[in-house]
Amino acid sequence: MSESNSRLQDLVGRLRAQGHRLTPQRMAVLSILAESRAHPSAQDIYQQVKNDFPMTSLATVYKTITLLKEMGEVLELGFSDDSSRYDGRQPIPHPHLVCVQCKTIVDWDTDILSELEQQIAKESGYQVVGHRLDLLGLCPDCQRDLPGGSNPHVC
Amino acid sequence: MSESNSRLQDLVGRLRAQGHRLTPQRMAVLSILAESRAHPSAQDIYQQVKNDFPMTSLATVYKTITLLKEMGEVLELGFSDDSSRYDGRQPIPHPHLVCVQCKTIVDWDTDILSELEQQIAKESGYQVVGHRLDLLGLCPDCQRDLPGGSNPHVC
DNA sequence: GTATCTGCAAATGGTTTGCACGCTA
DNA sequence: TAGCGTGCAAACCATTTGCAGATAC
Repeated sequence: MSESNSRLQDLVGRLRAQGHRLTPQRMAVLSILAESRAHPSAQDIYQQVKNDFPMTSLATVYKTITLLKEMGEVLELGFSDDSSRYDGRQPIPHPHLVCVQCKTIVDWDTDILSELEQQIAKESGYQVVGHRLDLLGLCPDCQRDLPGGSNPHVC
Repeated sequence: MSESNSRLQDLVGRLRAQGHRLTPQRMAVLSILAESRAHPSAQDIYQQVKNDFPMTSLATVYKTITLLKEMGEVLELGFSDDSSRYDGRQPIPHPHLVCVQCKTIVDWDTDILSELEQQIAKESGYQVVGHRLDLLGLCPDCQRDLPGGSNPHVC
């Protein structure tokens, strides 16, 4: 909580430093992005913000997310067949476990990727500036809910 | 060439085995997917197909791609800010080097991912069924074209 | 001969944009 | 009070879908 709170203060400070205004709607979006571990979609954020500020529009949510993306303070996880999900807690590339059933996304911490990134950069001649690693599968809950020997696959 | 050709024969055989018909349009799409290393978009495929069959429609290209995706014979690389790109040569997950400048995509072969996948599956309790790894960066050509000490980043 | 495939055009759905008004700094 | 931010509605655009006619088998 204090960790998330400091992330919120961090975001607020960076916006201020660039001369951006802090409206109630913007603050609400910021705090959700700073605190949520659920990798919410724009719709998710919109629904939550409306609890406190019923007049908020989806367009404003998108505009705030776009601003933070441009500042490099939010990581966008885009999916071609679904809406994008956002990570405002750790805007640095890291692996995600994505449940193909319930669409839950959880972070996975490992440092092996930075090694791999450097190795591939050296061997390939690319100037690597980032990466994206998703592991697709069934989360423990969804494994439990599905019939015993089922054979799930990504569609 | 013979390698690509056998992949084409492979695809043709699998479609036949499932009772699907082989129209000229479908054959044209199949051969592009079987042969191209460029990870073409639907539009790319459409443009190429039109060279041989000017009457072909984009909808048909999409329908053929969708069919092959459902059969697990084509890997879709979706990007939230751009059209999807397709890999019909190696429909098994493998890392891709994506140039953020010219949008070129090249395959990268390594077996470290299957190890990592298994390790994370064990530690997380997820039943991992696949993965996606993109390395984002500047390809050698684009590094050359850009001003010396530039500081590129993903937008 | 007939079920599948095609082309066209319209629908879809997440995201973006234009504009007039409102509110932060 | 000067602009930036907001809400609304329309625009965007890749992809999907419905349907009538064409065609592979």
